[in-house]
Amino acid sequence: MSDATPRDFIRQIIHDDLESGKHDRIVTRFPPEPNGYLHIGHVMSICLNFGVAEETGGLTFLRFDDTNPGKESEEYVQAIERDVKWLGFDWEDRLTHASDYFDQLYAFAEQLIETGAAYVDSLSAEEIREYRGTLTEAGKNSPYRDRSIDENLDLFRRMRDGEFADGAHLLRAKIDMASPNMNLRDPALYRIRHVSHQHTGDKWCIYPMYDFAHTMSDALEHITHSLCTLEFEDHRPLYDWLLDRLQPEHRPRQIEFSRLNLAYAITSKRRLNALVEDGTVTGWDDPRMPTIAGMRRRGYPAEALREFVRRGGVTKKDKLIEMAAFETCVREVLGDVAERRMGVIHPLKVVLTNYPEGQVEMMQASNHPNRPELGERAVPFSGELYIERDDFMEDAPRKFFRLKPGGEVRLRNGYIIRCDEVIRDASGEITELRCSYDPDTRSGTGTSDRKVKGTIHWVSAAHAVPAEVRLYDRLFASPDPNSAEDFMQELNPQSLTTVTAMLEPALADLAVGEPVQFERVGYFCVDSADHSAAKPVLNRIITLRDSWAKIEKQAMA
RNA sequence: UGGGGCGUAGCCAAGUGGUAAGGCAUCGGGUUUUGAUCCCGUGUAUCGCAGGUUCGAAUCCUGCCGCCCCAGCCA
Repeated sequence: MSDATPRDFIRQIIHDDLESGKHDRIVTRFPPEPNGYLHIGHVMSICLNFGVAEETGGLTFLRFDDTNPGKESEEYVQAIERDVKWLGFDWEDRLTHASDYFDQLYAFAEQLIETGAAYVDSLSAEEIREYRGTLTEAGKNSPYRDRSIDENLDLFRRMRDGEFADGAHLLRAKIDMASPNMNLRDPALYRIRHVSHQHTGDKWCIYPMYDFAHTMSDALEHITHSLCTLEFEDHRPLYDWLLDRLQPEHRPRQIEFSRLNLAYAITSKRRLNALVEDGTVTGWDDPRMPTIAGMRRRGYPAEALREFVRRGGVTKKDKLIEMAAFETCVREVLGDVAERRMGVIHPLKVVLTNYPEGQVEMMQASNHPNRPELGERAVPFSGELYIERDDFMEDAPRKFFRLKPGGEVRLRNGYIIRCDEVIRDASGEITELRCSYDPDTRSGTGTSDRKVKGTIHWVSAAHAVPAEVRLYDRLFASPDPNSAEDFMQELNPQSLTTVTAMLEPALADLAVGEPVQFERVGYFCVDSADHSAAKPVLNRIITLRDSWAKIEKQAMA
């Protein structure tokens, strides 16, 4: 499906660096912090980092940026590995952690101290904030800024050895407290944190900060291009400052691109976590979540996610991409791979009054109209069927091509039927339609060449497999919940509707990960968490495009 | 009000001085036993605004406006 990958500004830089001989081979990295699940925004970073390496015969590391113990966990690292793999990328033996480099990082820190480029500060957190100044006022130097190298080294070693409590001291880079760039006002390099780490246990009680750990990990892994999002643009001067002071053998280059935001979705780990915590959704993998885990469970194909970010491109402009762009990718992939079946989501009983009592016919149905190689299947047909409630209308407008009193429709892969009588219950609700069929109109074999405007799907009542089907709608009611004051107020109360559907028998043994199309309705898959043969549970991945809905809408207006 | 970015049609996005690709959406139409798919066609884009340079500018210069990010011992 993807044509040649477009050459964006990053691929252009990489191409030039290869061409000029600056690098023989490019090395990238995808560096998530294991403090939450990956979401649609990360998909772009993953595809970019692994993508440019794949395209140029380079290498990519999956590196866990685990420098903040206490907020990170093994559950998240496993989820991240699973998600990256599912997306279709392979890091081979290049799975690393920033914590793998703690010894080397520590040595780099001492080197900074020895060259007078870093010092141990003993101000409190609040004091440091005060000394930092504001966006428009310069900060001022800490009274500890001019400690001797020996004193700094001694203090830093004692920090490492656990002699001080959390917050007592802080290793800072000595740059410029008056810099207009806040990141250069003597940024923190190492803080004391008496917490055990998921990987290094209690070996350390001081942990490196992001800027320091990230920059030097990149250098240690010989990363050539460190691709990150726009909010780190202000950090690049610090990134380069560290490389200038420490002069590692390999010098990486940081390049920033804009994040991808999807309309009607949220991509903030904090907010996603809030939805999980308060039970708004059933978990990080709730099929309504924009997490990779949620989208996988929902049934969105990995290829659709990759194609979606590919189409979006890589730029520096803030994007808020419409849902429709994503949904088109999903439908394109599914339309091609999903076999066709019949399933009735909102059943309405139809009795064929002139159909031979007790007769059952097996109707041949194509598994995919555009791919005959996928073969056919037999679907049982009988005198009692279910059709979709929406496919019958009592006071139908002229352009309604489906069933109406006295009107005719074709039953897909079956016969043409006419609606003779509408049966209601005491409350006036329609409970059944009495129809007659024309035996001469059987699909494929009928001798009649009668044409009717509409074709609807059906399931034989006696053979139907009842199933719980979860119908999803967007989680948020507004297009930009990310920038809403209170995103919880933007939730769509109709994001999940559960119905009991009637499915054709072939659907009884649908496997996990195998999407199908219910003709005229949408794409569905078995729910990987809740489904069982005894109690089937399916998810609606996405509806089919529905131009009738548009016509109806226009008629209303 | 300091610094760093970004501004091409409703949403994305090519374009790097020679007179505005493409995708999605929209709106028409054709095919169709899925109102799906598929196929055609459909956009006066004052290239944020205003000046300037040039034979010629979305592309260069100047000024202005708008939006995003930065004051964690988070990443």
